[in-house]
Amino acid sequence: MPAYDHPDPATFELTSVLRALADPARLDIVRHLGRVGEANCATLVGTRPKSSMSHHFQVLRDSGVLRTRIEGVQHRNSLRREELDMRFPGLLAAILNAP
Amino acid sequence: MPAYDHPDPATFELTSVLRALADPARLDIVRHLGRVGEANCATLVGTRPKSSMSHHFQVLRDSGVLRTRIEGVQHRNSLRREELDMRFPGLLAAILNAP
DNA sequence: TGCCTTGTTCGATTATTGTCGAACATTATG
DNA sequence: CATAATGTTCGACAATAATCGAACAAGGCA
Repeated sequence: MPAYDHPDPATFELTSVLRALADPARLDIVRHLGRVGEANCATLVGTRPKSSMSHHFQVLRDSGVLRTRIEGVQHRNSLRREELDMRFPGLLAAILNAP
Repeated sequence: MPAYDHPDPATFELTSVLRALADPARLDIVRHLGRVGEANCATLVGTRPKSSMSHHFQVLRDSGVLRTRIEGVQHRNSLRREELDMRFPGLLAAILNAP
């Protein structure tokens, strides 16, 4: 599989990022990644079907929140911390620290 | 026009706040209020109809982002800065500073 | 090769949200 | 009281987004 397309930080859109974060399932993903650093999809799939999760990962990826690195058969996801913070300083920290 | 109900900061929900902010029209409202402090609805209505704006104000109010004070026939809106910052430190600042 | 694992894509359905006109309520003000 | 100004509410419709099973693709391994 070809690698994913990840948007350039200069093109991150605030509304897209906020929409991506404004969903419970995706917020769970983001917070989990905030704790563990990197995780493949299977690790993050809870009770929801894979196809739903795949969709959520795509939304997060397309908005710039996370990056997906392919290693063998696994897709490893991690937050794009530096890039997000460059474009929207303090935003991700506020999300990760929120109750 | 009984006064509006404004949620208690302890009950603010992150996903609700993010959903409220994740809309272009509402983001415009929030940023405008960030600059001018307080404004009534008419001041903030651009090209959109009043009924649409009224809806957006309600979403922002219900999530805790802004408060509406009634003065005569006008409804004056302002950000709930301190309360938001108490519950989600840095979040509003990140939004207002974002490009 | 055959099979298992990991995850995507497709398509259909459902659910949630946004949009906006029309009618209404309230507060001035002439 | 009649009228204007400011917003809300209602209802219908449109647009957007989430859900999820089934079929598919690719890599790793026996």
